[in-house]
Amino acid sequence: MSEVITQSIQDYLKHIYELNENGGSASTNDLAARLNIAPASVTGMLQKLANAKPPLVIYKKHQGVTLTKNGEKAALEVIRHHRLLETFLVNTLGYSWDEVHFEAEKLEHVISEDFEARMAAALGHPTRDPHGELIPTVDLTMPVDESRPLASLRTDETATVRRVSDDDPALLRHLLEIGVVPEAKITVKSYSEFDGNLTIKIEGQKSNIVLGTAVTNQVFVEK
Amino acid sequence: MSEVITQSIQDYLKHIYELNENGGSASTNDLAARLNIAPASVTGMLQKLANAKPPLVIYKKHQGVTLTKNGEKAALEVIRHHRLLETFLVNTLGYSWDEVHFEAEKLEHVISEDFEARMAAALGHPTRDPHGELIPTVDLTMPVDESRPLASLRTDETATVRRVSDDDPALLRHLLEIGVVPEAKITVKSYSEFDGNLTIKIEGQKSNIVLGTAVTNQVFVEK
DNA sequence: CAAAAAATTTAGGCCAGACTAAAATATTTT
DNA sequence: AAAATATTTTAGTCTGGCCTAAATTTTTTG
Ligand SMILES: [Mn+2]
Ligand SMILES: [Mn+2]
Ligand SMILES: [Mn+2]
Ligand SMILES: [Mn+2]
Repeated sequence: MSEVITQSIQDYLKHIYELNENGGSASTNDLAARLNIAPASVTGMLQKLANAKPPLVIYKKHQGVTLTKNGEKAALEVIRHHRLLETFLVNTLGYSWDEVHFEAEKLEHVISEDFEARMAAALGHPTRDPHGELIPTVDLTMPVDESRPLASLRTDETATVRRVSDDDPALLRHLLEIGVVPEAKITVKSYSEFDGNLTIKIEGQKSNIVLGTAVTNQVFVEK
Repeated sequence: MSEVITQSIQDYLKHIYELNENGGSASTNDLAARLNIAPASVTGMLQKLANAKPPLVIYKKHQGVTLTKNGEKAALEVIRHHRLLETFLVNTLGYSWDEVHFEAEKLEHVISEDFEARMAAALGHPTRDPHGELIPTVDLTMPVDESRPLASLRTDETATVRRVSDDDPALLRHLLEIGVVPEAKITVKSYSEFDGNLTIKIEGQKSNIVLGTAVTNQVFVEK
């Protein structure tokens, strides 16, 4: 009956999920770029996923693709693996948060449900990964993230860092160095109309820091 | 130049290594049985591995196959991964020694050299896995195992368990229960000519245990 | 030592998942 | 609203890794 969900398919579903998150449906080209695959190949796979029994995606020619309930469950399974693995690699094997992504990218497809459960237990059932990203629950629902970009704060506002974008290792190293990490408490000292720079104070640090929008749009905070 | 060593190839090389260990060259049929693949498919792969640049196996039609130096290095790399992973799963995630094999079987192909190094360090650079099997060194040489079957001991001989065969989970559970585990000290109390049974005493235990050859041939000891 | 049995190889095919080139459709610009 | 451009799909191809059936070679046995 139900199709085998290969490693390739898992990667497609995961990236469709992430593209769907930032609004609307995932385009063939965006997927191709993320997966590092020719657009023609993506079209072929989307047709296959849409015709699978049960269908994993909803796909109309030239109109992008979204996940079905089944597709979403499969995606969340992989994302849960990925984020638990990142947490495990950092906590247990001393990886730094800019190194874990690539390793988790491969392991996520291979670990058993038993491995997943043992990791979760060993880590005390964490709700966020090292970058602050929410970990889907064991019954595969995605908790709601209330955070918004640091860039949206203005003078005198105070907030806690919840999560940072994890796709640029260099940015991650920089953020760690300056102390912009999950749970850090931030107060905005001033905002520049012209370039969008924010001057911030991090609780427990001596001096202020000035951050451009290239940084403040990648950091997400909650009041 | 040098061929990509896929997961499939890694499995072929690993099993060829193990068959070569128990004397001579690996036969097509034995490999097929171990890999759960049709013999015809094995032939195809062996031809490919023999014609690879550099060659990974030495293969003459109808005469079985052995590893080249290159093939052996690749095999030892996978075996090192496997045995470190088994040790890690037992020590860090609380797996029991009869559960680890299947999980390690998949992970061995996927972890990075960095992961390998971090595991080895975290475990204190172990030399044997939970079943007592020797772990290839970081420079990919296999230490020499001096142990011999428990079945070869006779009355009044004393020895230490070094390793047990890991391919039957039920046997592993039984061995754990009766205390026949690596480092256990054994004295042979008597030997039965007829059925080959050994009556043994394990240091620290009250009562003697009688073991048949089905067991004593799977347990390896050293004086 | 010839016949039967077992082991192995050859031949031909299939499927997943990629690719390129060309065609079709959608979007943007003028 | 037509032309130019960008996006997406179709068509055809390739490779890895497996399969079955049939042919060949090796080994065992009467
Ligand atoms: Mn992946
Ligand atoms: Mn992450
Ligand atoms: Mn394997
Ligand atoms: Mn083992």
